[in-house]
Amino acid sequence: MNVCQDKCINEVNVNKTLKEIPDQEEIVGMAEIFKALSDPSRLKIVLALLKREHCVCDIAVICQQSDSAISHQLRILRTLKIVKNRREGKSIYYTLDDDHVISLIHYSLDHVKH
Amino acid sequence: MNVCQDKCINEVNVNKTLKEIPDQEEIVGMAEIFKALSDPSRLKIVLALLKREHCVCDIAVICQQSDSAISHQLRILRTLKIVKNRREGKSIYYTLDDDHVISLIHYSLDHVKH
DNA sequence: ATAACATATGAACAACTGATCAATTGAAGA
DNA sequence: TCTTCAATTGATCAGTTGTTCATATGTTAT
Repeated sequence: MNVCQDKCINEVNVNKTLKEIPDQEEIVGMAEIFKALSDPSRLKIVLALLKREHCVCDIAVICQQSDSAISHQLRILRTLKIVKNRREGKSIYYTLDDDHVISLIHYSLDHVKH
Repeated sequence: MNVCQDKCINEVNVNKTLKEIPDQEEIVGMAEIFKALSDPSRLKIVLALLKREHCVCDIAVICQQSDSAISHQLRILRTLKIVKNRREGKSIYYTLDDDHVISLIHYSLDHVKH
C-alpha cells in the first residue's frame, strides 16, 4: 500500500478511514448534488418547485430575478436531472425530477427548523 | 401585496408558494451548509471525520492534498462550525461538530447507495 | 405572414473559489 | 536557546460561477 512513509503519524487510522470512506467517484457525485443546492437562487427555485409546478416567468417573480437568470439556473438543474419541464402553450412548466433531491431537501428543511 | 402586476401568469400559485417557502435568511443559511459540502475536497474531509478523529497531516494523506490546502479547507469548515479541533502535542485533531451536518451526510450516504 | 409573448442561449464580465508557495506561529526536544 | 515539526496564514493566480445584455427559438393570435 505504501501510504504514509515519512510524515504521517497515525498510519493505522489513516488506512482504516481510507477503506471506509466512499471512493472518489461517489464523493464527486455527492458533491455535485450539494453544489446544485449551494446557490441561494438555485435553492430557492428548488424550494418553490417542491411546493408546486411553476413556469419560468412565475419562478422569476418568486425569486425576484430576471427571466434570463432563472432560465440559466434552470438549465443547470435540468442538466443534473434535478428538474424536468413540459410545455403548455407559450409557457414551460418545471417540476422536480429527482426523488433523492426531493427527500434530501425535505430532510434539510426539517433540520433547519431544529 | 402587489406581486405580479403585468407579466406574471399564475398569480394565485405564485402567492401560495411565496407564503410556503422559507424566508430568504433561512434559504441562505441552508445554501451555506450545502456549499460547505459542495467541494469534493471538503466533502472528503467531512466523510473522513465522520469515521473518526484525524489530525491535519493525516487528512492530507487521506485526501492526497498538501497540508496547506487541507488547512485552508478546515478553516472554512471551522468558521461554519462544522468541525472543531483540539491540540495534542504538536498535532491538531479535528472532529465533526454539527449534528445536523452529521445526520445530513449519513442521510445522503444512504441515498447514494440507492 | 407578422406581431407579441415565453423561454432559451451566447458572449462578456465582475466576483468568487481553491490550490500553491512562502512566511509565520506555536509546541516539543536537544 | 536553537532546531524541528505540525499547522496556520497571506498573497497570488488560474479557473469557475452567476448575472446581465443582446439575440435567437418556438408558440400563439391576428
